[in-house]
Amino acid sequence: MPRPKSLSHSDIAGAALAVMDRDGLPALSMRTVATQLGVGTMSLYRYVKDREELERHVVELVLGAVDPVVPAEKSWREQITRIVERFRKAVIAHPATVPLFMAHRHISPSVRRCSEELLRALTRAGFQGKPRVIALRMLVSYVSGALQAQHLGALDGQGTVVLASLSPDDYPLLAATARSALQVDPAKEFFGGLEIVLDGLAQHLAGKKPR
Amino acid sequence: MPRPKSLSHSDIAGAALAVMDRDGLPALSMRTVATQLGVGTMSLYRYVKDREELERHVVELVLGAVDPVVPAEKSWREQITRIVERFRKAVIAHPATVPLFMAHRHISPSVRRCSEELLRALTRAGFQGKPRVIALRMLVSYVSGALQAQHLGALDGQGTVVLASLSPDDYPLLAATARSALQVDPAKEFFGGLEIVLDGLAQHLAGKKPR
DNA sequence: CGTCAATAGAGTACGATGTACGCCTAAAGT
DNA sequence: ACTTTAGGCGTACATCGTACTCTATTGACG
Repeated sequence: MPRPKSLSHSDIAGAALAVMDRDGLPALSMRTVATQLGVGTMSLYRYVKDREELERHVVELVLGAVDPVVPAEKSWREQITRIVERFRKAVIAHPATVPLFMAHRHISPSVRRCSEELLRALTRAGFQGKPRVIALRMLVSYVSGALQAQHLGALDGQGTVVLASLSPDDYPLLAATARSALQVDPAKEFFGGLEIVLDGLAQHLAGKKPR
Repeated sequence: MPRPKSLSHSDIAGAALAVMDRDGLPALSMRTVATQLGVGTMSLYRYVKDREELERHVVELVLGAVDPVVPAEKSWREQITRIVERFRKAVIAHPATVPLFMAHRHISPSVRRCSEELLRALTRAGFQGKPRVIALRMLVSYVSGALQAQHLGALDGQGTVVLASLSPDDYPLLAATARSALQVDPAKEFFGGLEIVLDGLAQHLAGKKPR
């Protein structure tokens, strides 16, 4: 077997991540990654099938930092909160990768591992069968949506600032709310929303009707 | 004032939507839209600044179908459900536009109108100040995330099928859950998640602690 | 220690995309 | 009928992903 590979998947993913951390997602291209590595553009294709696979490796590199295993003795709420917290931390550490994570999460092993552990917590809480399916999907929908919202908001220089300057005649409540929103810390907002979601789950466990 | 415009923004958005409905998002390009309209590619630039603006027009065309106004005498839960229901219906009607909606929702007037009405319902429910901010953001995060999840799942021929075939050794709960998930209708799943979210909101209104 | 052949590396090239530029021309107002 | 303004669009270019092809390296074997 002649000529061993000189790069690893992590090398490539790392280079791509470096490019994105430095110049953002639009700067990510086969050529920029190759340059970052000091190799020819086409050499990358010895390691990845196409750009999409490269993106998946970046996602895995970022999400690989998440340890989804959580103390078994904690309450299910704490378990879920911990997992989501770590997940958020990993994604937030590389904001430019948010769109990639959104695009590839449904086939990411790391996401699967997290889902598995979330399911463990949900099962421990008492969820089974279809309700458990709905509970999990609801959780990941919220987390994904919230992470993306924060990323999008951060793009155009705090999107809420724009909202706050809306004419109160056209959007009385929205304009007022946006002004309050300016004073809400993103993390507080994220975990505040998570608490509500968890309350909803707890409700479904207690009795059927919310009241 | 010589030579009136022969196209309207709706014409262009309509053509773009036609292309996307027929051939999907990847087929959307300045050239395909121009061809669809029977005009030269560069003519489009008399009407839109760039591709991004064209995409925004598509989003507005799709979301413009949403009537966010809802009967004032209904309960806040019903009001929110109605708004979200209509929103989902409009987006689902043109699945290929989901990524566009995700990318541009933070500056879409239609989304603002919906947000305004959601806020009205939340206010009626009793939310004020920062909790109201968190409630709204949580709602739209869930809705966005869930819509995107459904779209992504539909892409690779029901992503859950893949999940269901995972080795139960590596992901015991996930594999089992995916099998249940195959029998859950997407709409049931979406509104089931919404109910949980609404329960969480109701909980925060009732007393602080969930119990 | 030379020889071989398989494989990594990479240059070139092609089709597609978004769009800047500038010419041509249609049509509204005088 | 003429002028003038703005719409229509052909051309051209930078950039992208990537198919094809050639070169050169290097581990294994005699």
